[in-house]
Amino acid sequence: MTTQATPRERLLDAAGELFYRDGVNIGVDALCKAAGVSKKSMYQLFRSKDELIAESLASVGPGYQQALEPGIDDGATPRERILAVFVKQDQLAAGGEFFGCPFVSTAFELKNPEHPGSVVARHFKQRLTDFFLGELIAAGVDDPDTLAVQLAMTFDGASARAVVRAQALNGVGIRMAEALLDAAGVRAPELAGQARQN
Amino acid sequence: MTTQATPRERLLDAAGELFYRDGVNIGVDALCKAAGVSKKSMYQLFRSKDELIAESLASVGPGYQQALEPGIDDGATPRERILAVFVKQDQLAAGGEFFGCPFVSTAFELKNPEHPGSVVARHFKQRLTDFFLGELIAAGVDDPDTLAVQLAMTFDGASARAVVRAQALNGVGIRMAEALLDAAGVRAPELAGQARQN
DNA sequence: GTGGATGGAAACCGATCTGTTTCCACAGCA
DNA sequence: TGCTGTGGAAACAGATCGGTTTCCATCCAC
Repeated sequence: MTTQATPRERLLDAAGELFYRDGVNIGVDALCKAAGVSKKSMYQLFRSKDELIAESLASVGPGYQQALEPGIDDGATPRERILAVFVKQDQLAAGGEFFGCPFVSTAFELKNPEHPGSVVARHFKQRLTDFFLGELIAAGVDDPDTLAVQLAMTFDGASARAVVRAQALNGVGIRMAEALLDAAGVRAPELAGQARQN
Repeated sequence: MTTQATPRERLLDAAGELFYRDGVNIGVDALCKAAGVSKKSMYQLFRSKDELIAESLASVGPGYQQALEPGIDDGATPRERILAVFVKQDQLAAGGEFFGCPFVSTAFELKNPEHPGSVVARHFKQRLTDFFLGELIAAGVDDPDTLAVQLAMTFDGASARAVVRAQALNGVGIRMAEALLDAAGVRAPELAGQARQN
């Protein structure tokens, strides 16, 4: 049954998928039809289409994070936990229906940085950077802030590459993240000592 | 006089700017009005809006390349010539009206990788990668293909960062490119020997 | 001049856009 | 049995979409 969830949940789910797959210019009619919700209901649940864009983006955010980032303490090293993000991205880009990071995609489409959807995109992009930062601090690197930003840029660069080329990444993102971590001396624990003396 | 150039040129110019600034979903009416060209003329110069998207993207391509890449032989080292691209990008992102790399932006918006505009985007993105590749081969690095792709991804990652954050890059792209070049041992000539023995 | 090509202005087409409204089916509750 | 609130179906509004067409002004070749 499609009608298990509330209209609001159905709308957010459908919006999260259709805005991502077809772009934010998809019509409200098509959206409501996909959600099995009337436009009347939509417009009394959300003030405008723009608000729905923002709220649906905010609603997919946590799930997207959870899909990318490993759990809080899985016993892995910071390096492994960071690389896990890029492995997951590589898998997503290899499957069909990949249109890049939804936050970057939406920000590109909206153009206006003050659009509520752009604000949400900015927020979640910062959260990924913060995840990298936390791991890098735990790894004790020299300049964790710079490297966290570089890893986030690697993530978005890989996503853009997959979109523009319409191809799988075949590990280019993973290897680039590894190269950055290598250069910063972030190795697996048993290799850390050896790495330091290079 | 706006009417100096031919209708075709005026259309391509206006399309190049408006598709970039407002997105490819801008209407044909607004576009023709900005170009000072009737829709009738537009539709006898271009088969469809989609074709205009592709042709305008192809027409801005060379100028965009020329703005980014240094001239053929300016006497600079490969490292300097590569970094010049990122310096230029940094300047573009610092000025107003920056919406990221037009090819990446259009590819994200179009979604469909078979759209003629997506094909053009792919082509020019490959040309930037090829520019990096040529310089890296000249510099004699070990794995020029991998590094060229990484530099292209850095370029797109920096562009995405500027768009999502709606802020200047403040050199983060430049420094990341430098880090990659450093790690590959691409130094200015007088330092090359010293780099090798590390 | 005159004929033909160029090209802009604008009406027009059917479809779709965001957003509003009306109407009705059907809950749960008194 | 009635009352109220939720929510879907669908008509509606005015604007705009991509695309076509008609009409007319201009300009260049002859």
